[in-house]
Amino acid sequence: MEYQRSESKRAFKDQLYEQLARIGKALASPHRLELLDLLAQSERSVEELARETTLPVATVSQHLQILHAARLVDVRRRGRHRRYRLASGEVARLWLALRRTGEAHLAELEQLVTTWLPERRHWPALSIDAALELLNTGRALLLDVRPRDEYASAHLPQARSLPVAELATHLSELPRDCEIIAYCRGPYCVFADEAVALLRAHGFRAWRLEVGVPEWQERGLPLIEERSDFSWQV
Amino acid sequence: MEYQRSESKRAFKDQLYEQLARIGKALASPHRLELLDLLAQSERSVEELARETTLPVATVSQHLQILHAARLVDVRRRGRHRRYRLASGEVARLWLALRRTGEAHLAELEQLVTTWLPERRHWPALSIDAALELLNTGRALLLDVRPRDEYASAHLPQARSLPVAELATHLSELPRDCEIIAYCRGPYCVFADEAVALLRAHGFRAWRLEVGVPEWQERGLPLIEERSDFSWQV
DNA sequence: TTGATATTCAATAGAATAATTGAATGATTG
DNA sequence: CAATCATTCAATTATTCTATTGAATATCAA
Repeated sequence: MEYQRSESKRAFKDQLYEQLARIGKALASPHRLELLDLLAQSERSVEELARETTLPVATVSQHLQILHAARLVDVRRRGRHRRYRLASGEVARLWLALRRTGEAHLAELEQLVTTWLPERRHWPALSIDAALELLNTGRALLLDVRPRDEYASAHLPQARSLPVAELATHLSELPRDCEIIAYCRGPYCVFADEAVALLRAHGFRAWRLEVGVPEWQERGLPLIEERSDFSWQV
Repeated sequence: MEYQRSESKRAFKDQLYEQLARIGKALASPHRLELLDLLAQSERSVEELARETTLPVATVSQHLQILHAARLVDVRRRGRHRRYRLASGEVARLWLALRRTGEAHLAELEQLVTTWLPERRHWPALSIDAALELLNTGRALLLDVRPRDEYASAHLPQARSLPVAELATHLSELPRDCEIIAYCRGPYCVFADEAVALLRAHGFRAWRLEVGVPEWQERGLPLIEERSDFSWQV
């Protein structure tokens, strides 16, 4: 009877970990992680995801279905597109936890950054707290240098949208009497690096914020979010 | 040149996500998740893990090496055993984030609990806050009903060790004039359920704490931890 | 040294996963 | 209703992952 009981405990555990492994398996492909990373910025159509990842549309579709089967993403129709998004903030937290675990333990990650983004040595990135200090005392302007639709989906409270691609043509509108803080998708996105490089080349006092929208939200700080009720209409 | 630049960006991203996928792949097996779950309680030898998971030792060893290659676990020799443990609290947070994502989105998980642990309907589990309230006002006794070595590795500040297997023979030592709160490995562990059932059958006022040590620690609350400097000696 | 013990290694077969291609579906627009 | 477009499906192949077995290695104790 004690034996029977532990037999059935085993069956319970087997089923429990098998269910949780559905999520683990969904995280087991670099392409799917890239998709999650993009979706953490804003919802997107299959086509948009294919363009950004340089993968065939059919491949992206299949990966999205795997993510959907693990309930990590949601789909909705809009027009003739299907728009995928993270199932919840819980999924964003999972992705951030995975990334942080990598940062903590995979030396190769650090190596990648020093190899590919060597200019980061020059100027330190601002932490959330440092940025808030500057912003709350009016000593800095905050720029969201991501594409406009990501800004529309969700952005930091005091941010102005100025995609890095348009930055060069709008330099004259920027102030020279305060700091300029640029943020993008997060620590592995280069938009803010490029923005800071360009701004500094033109004599501005520019800094990169080390985080993006998902990390900001995870900290419990407020965001300006698109009314998704509206965005799903049409 | 713009083309070249985006080509090299792609190479960077490919390498980035490939590195992070090392961690995702490590999470892609139910057995490895069970190993992480056990290691979140306390370090263990290969043999102990094999016994608890009812897997062949060689299989456990191989899974541990996969976890080690992804830097999720550490090994050290002690005597003629090798003791594995989580690489850091970051890994515990990752595991908890994965589990929570499952709880949020996998209906099958909830179904499993109602099927296998139907007695949970009878009495609600205590939240951390509810338990702290009772404990700080001296109205409850806290029991750690896990095996003794897990208690030794780390336990909640006010807890007394009384493994569920020994509970029946120590009933006379327990107070009848206050609440008794039992905790175990966490929400999917049955030790506390069994303890509460036994205690209630004998007229005690017993409750299950809904969390275990990893969740307690994640909340930033203090633990009593074994001096690992000592434990590695010998 | 020898023997016992804990763990890892190596080889294998079977299962699951991934990418690719082209065709099919299904909704929207004209 | 036909044409268009976004997405999915189906079938294939190549690859990777998993579990199992028995042998090998390394450490400790006698």
